[in-house]
Amino acid sequence: MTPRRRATLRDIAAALDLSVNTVSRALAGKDAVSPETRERVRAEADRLGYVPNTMARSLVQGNAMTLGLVITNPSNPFYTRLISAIEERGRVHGYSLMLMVTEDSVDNEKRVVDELMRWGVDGVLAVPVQHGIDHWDRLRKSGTPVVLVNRDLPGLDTDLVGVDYYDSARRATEHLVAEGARDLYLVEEDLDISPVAERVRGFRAVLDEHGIAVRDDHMVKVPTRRREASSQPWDPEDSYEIGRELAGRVGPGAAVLAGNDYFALGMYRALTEHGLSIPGDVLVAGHGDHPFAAYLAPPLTTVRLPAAGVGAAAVDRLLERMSGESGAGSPRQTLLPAELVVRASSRTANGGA
Amino acid sequence: MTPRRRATLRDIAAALDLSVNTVSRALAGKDAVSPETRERVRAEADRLGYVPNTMARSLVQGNAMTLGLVITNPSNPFYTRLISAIEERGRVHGYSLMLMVTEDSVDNEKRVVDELMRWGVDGVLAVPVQHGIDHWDRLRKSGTPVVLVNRDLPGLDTDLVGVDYYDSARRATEHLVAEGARDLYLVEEDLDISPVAERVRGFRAVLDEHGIAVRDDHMVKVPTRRREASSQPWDPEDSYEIGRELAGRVGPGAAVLAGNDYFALGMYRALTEHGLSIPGDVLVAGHGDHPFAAYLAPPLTTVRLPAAGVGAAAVDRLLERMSGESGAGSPRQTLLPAELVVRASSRTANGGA
DNA sequence: GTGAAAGCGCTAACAT
DNA sequence: ATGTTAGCGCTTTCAC
Repeated sequence: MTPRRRATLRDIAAALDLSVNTVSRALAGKDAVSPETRERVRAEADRLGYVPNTMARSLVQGNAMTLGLVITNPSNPFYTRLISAIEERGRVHGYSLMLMVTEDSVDNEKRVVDELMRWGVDGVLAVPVQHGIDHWDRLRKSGTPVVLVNRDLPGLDTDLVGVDYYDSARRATEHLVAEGARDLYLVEEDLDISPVAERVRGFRAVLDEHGIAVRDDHMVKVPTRRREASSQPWDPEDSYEIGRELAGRVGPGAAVLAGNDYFALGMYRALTEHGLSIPGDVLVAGHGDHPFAAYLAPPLTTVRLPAAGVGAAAVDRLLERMSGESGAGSPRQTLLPAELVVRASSRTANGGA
Repeated sequence: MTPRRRATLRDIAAALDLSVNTVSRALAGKDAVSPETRERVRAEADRLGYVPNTMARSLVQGNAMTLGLVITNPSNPFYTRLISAIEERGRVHGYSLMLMVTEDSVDNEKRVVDELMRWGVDGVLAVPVQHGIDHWDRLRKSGTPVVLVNRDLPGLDTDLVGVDYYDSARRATEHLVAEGARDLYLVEEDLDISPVAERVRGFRAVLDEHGIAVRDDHMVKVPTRRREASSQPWDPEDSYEIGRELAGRVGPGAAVLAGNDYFALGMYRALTEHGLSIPGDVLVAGHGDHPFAAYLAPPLTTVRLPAAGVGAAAVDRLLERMSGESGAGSPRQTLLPAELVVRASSRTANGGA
């Protein structure tokens, strides 16, 4: 509670009748200090409860030792794991994390990018909102490396570390087809972002290869209506409503692949309420392997996303860029593979391998 | 990509043949500047892409305009919503958020508190790891206000904003008893933290009042074994194992109250696998109202936690302390009420109100 | 081995 | 209305 002023190098110097400079070097562990002096300085620093002032140091050294993380929605379990991984990896390298949340609003994003610039963070990791390039461009032009995470931002010429959603959708779709599905639906959030686009591409590709028709109504878009800010990543309710409508028209060999497990969850209820059984009448698979997926009845087949891997790789890439080693290199895209976890919701008796 | 040096006040001043000071005042919108000068300065600042250096400003003004948030595990959906709420509320007041993750390790906590001190953040919000007071004490003695969030830390003389878990457990337990439960189990994580303790207290109180015996085996502790860091808040698997054992010994009028919905989820499987029906044979209720709760079969009765409210209230309390208005006041505890959401998992035909 | 001086970019006094 | 000086706390020359 004692609101006493923070001790500074000068306080220590004064107490010991040394120069500020010597104290600084002693504490920094530099060589040009006699062992005795160093000890005295250390002792006095302890006594005074000295804590170095990072901002002062950063100001003179010109680096903030801070990374900015711009994220759309920390309620999304995937991002949640990303945050942890990034925080951890950053800390290992001595970097603090400044967290900025955009709620998928470009206005917010502009604001937070600006703030990051003012702080002079050394690098930025970002899950970008879909539209709006200028502020990112400014940030990069100011000399701050930026690594995009999970979502691409066409038009911004920079690195990306994400998940190979094209492949994940392919694998899930292949699996469903192998289990006998012939009437397949892809349920995705109605957002124009790269993960969705990639999954759509993968889904279609597999069906094309198998000569299975893809009608427009096979591509189900769940309208995004963000409610109470960030309280939930996706609402099963939204896909539930879509699902009720869908339940009425699915044919034999029906299967639903959802872009996230919450949508799959909404489907569960819609389908079962309509008297359809999973996987008896409809196969269901999701994305994300959210904690509840394995514990649903039936357990949900889903794609496990390499969140920790993406986080770590993104930090590593950023640090590379910051160190300038590969600073000159052209932007690289790194897509980590996801893993299909097959559970009861997509297994038929007659099915697959 | 141009790694050109960031423009400073001095650059603007030089270009316009003004003093740095005038430029500073012009940009700050202070009165003592002629309108023309202000315009010229603004234009030049724009042209140069000037961005103020927050660290330099903070250094001279002595405030960082930054809040520290120390959290145990960002995967916990409750904390997730807390982060959003805190970030948002902080931003409204012009504060950036520095996020620190402890993974419930005291060692990590000491490290991050130290780092927060070095940054000289203006205030700290913290979900504390249970043991270890000294580093918090140092932080507060250094003049940084600290507000505990969700978990209390006995021995640390500071504010707390949290959830009234005593009351939430009481309400849930009352409800179960009203529905006819007579053999009640409380399933909690085996951690010595205040939320658990409070729920235990509430649970016992109600049973005592109803003259229902509470044997030791009614208090079920789920061993905490953190796996892959932060990938999950709690693992249904853990309570599943406990549940299998429990399923064998529940009597008539059995009910399970879980400290979180993930544990309830594990119970669902354990009980149904054992041939018990929910709510026919066993009533189940959870805590958290996690997104999946309403979509389970049967939908899970649970306690909805006021995460956004806690976050906002915590920031407000912190700002109060920072402004020193009530700085002198003694620590206050604010516990927000939670809301019981009754769903099918706890409703019997013969039951309740 | 130690100290004096300068400066990071900015704002706050105090001139003028 | 504008400029000068000083200083936030620290590190980096460069003397001694």
